[in-house]
Amino acid sequence: MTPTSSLPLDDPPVPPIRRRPGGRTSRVREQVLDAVRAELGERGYDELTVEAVAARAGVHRATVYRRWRDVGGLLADVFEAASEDGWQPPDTGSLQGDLAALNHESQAALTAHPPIVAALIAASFRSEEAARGVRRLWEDRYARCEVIVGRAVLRGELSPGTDARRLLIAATAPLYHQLVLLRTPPHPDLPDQVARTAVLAASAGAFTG
Amino acid sequence: MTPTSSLPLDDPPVPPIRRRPGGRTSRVREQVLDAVRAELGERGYDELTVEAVAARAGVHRATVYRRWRDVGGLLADVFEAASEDGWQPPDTGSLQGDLAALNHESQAALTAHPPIVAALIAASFRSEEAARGVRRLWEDRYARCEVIVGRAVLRGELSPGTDARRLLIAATAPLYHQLVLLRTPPHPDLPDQVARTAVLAASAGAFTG
DNA sequence: ATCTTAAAGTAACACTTGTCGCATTAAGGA
DNA sequence: TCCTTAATGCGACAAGTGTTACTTTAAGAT
Repeated sequence: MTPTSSLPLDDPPVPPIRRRPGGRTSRVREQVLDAVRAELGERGYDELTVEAVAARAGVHRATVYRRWRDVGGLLADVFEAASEDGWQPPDTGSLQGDLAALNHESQAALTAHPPIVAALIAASFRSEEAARGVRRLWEDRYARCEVIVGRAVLRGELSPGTDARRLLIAATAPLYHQLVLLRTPPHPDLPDQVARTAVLAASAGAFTG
Repeated sequence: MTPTSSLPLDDPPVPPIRRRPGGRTSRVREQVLDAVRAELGERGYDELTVEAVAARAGVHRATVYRRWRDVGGLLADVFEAASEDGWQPPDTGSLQGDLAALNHESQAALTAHPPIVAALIAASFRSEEAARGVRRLWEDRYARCEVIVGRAVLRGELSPGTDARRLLIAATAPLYHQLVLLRTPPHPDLPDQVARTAVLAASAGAFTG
């Protein structure tokens, strides 16, 4: 019944429970997600607790545990709420432009305040809910961005048969590696640099065959 | 007095405490680090706790908290103990060979059992001790590997003026990104593929100027 | 308007994490 | 051998995380 729940596997079919997504349920979610953003913004990921979120949202912590399970589930839901906006990959007219714009967006998301994406990634190492949320994030983003490679092929910038996923990973991985794993400070030139490197590798045949 | 302790900042100078690194202190460390490896191997990172390590090591948990502070401190110390072995970067005779060998080592480390490196990275998102350990890991490894780029320049495979650090990051980031952040299963071809992409980018001038 | 019941609140409970003052053990210098 | 004291053990305590059975509120169908 929580937003992140899924049907249990191998259960015998039972009459479906009638859910009540009306007024109070929806209002509680809004209050809780607002509280998560506020707590994250003011106190950071390390001090984000179910107790603090519940208190600020004005709901009981048992309610939060019941619907979201843990801090990771909260972050996954905040991220999901922020993503329900029909995002489309950049379309600048060139492969390098598209990849650079994508990387600028990723760097902005990773360094945003409150740090929702950064917190979700951090939480994914300790919460199954957050790990599931991050998995959906990557799968969705990489799938949607394959159109960047498709357009480049149509423009003749890439040969048909280019492995889109491998190119996209090469074009984004150094950014994530530096900002998330190495924890180096963001640099305005980093997104362009990483995009340019991937384009040079692609032109040299790195992602074909 | 714990292995990972550092001098507090801005303290007035005081007579140095005389430490006693003899028999019991050293034996306790050995027992505790063995317990960490055993617990990690048998129960995984998610169930690694100070309580479980202390019990298995036969020491009091107050001792573990006093010396290592948290699970992250334990993992950092285990990693440090494993690294005191004079590791040198691969030297295969070619840039691509060196980078591929390096990536094979990294993939082996990330998928090893017990998963010390994977656990340390995961812990780095919740423990300052682990974050410090991971920072040292990256700094040390990237610094030591710059010799790979130096040798390639001497062989004429790369132009002088190549940014070694940027090349090394491009040559390793996609591996870490996929294994750690995307959590895709390791593939035997991945290390070579990522190395080859970086070499093609380098030959195309991605890391000069 | 009434009835059924999903969703939330309550508060007590259980468990885990982490700390601390004092006691004991043993490292190391004289 | 003796003395000082760093390191460890003890066990009590505090705080936080997470759960649960029962009660209350309100969503939604009739």
